[in-house]
Amino acid sequence: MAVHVTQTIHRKSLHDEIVARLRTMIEDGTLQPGQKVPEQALAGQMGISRTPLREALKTLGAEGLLVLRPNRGAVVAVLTEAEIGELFPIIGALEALAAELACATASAEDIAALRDLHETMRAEHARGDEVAYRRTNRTFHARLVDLADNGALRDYYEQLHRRIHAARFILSKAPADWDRAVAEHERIVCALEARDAQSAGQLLREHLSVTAADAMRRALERSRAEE
Amino acid sequence: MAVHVTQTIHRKSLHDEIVARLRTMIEDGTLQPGQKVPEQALAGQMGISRTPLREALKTLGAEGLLVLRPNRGAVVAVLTEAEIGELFPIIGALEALAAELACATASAEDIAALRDLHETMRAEHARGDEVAYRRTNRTFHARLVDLADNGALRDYYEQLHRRIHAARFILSKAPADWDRAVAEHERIVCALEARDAQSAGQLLREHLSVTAADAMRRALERSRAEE
DNA sequence: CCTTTGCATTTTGAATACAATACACAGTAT
DNA sequence: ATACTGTGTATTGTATTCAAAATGCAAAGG
Repeated sequence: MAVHVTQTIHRKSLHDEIVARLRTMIEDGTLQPGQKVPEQALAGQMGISRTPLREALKTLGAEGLLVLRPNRGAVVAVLTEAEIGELFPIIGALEALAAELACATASAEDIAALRDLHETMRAEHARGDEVAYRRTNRTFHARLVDLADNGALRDYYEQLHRRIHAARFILSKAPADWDRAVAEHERIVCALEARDAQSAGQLLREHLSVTAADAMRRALERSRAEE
Repeated sequence: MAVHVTQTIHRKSLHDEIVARLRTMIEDGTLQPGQKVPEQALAGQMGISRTPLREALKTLGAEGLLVLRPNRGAVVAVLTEAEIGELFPIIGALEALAAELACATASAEDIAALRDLHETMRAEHARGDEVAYRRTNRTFHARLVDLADNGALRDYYEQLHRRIHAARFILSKAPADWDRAVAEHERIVCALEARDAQSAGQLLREHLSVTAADAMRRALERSRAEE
């Protein structure tokens, strides 16, 4: 008699566990850009030996979150302004592609859900709740990428997002920039509703390009202010 | 008196060495898609211990060239038709972006050099030398990406190219497809010469999309023929 | 006082040793 | 015969050990 088990036991491998934990530490700022990643200390804190930790460091290095300097240890990647300027167009191209694909693959309900998120953001914008807006905005863009139904695209998008986020380049918006972003979202959602892939892609490219320019300008102002 | 050394000694780290070597083995087919990567045997052949080899495997895993199955060893990634269908649009979007950027950054000489490559390909096409054409074609596209002057873009492009190449999805072209590819290259070069970023991007997207469709069709025919 | 050099210490890199898991195959029962 | 189970073997995963390189610091020299 065959016995059916409802749930398979899945022990997450230690490697994946360590990788996830290090990613989190970088994402939440426990490990700051430029900071050294001491192998012995970290392995000790995690209760593991250096071997699996080092393997995880290689993975994070390949993802661009760490810089592995031979014989000199790993460091949380520091992105120069130039490198940020390289990454933004790439993530823009990927999101544009996602929008184009989504026009073909997304269901009406999916797009409606995206509009809901947009309306939520509009409300958050209206009441000036930037923290909530940023969270919803991230969900909005992540959802859009999901709608493309392309796993590889999703992987690369998330990887890039983590790199940019780790560099602390997700900044508060100036009021005018914020207004414009909301207006652009409106047009993006409209293009998706119209299944206009060409426009959706173009709008996303422009939206990301503008967002990048705003972020770079704000970063510049911030660094000026520090002097 | 300060002594100036013309060239810094750089011993490539063992890790990088192993990674490069494994990449080559996958690229040239020494390691075939689906094949298992036995740690002990490989480490022995390379004259190293399993530790640095395993670290290299993690890197290749993060790049998508290997699939690391916990407790069950690494396998050279096998791309299903669906996964190939996911990767082609991504590489297309990246090349399109490269073309757009190149319109702004490339010098006239750079573009002229690209046209030379195109003319070379045209000659190779005329005399039916497919091997030479494929090699020049790869150079052409790689050069185009270089012209964008965006290091991160090049890294991601090369990574994707390696994944597709490793899956043995660079196929011989049908005559009609080949004719069309040459014609598309002509238009791409013209758009670059005219510094028409919008057109160049669009042409690249279409070119890659068509190339992908051709490749998928040829692969289907090939698998049919095997039965 | 600043730079350079030598040495002790720390940290990283690689090999080895050990443990845990998966695999192959033979034996057994149905 | 087939499917299950148990056992030995091979392979992967992790810890430990040893070697090599980098770092910090103090002493020597300009």
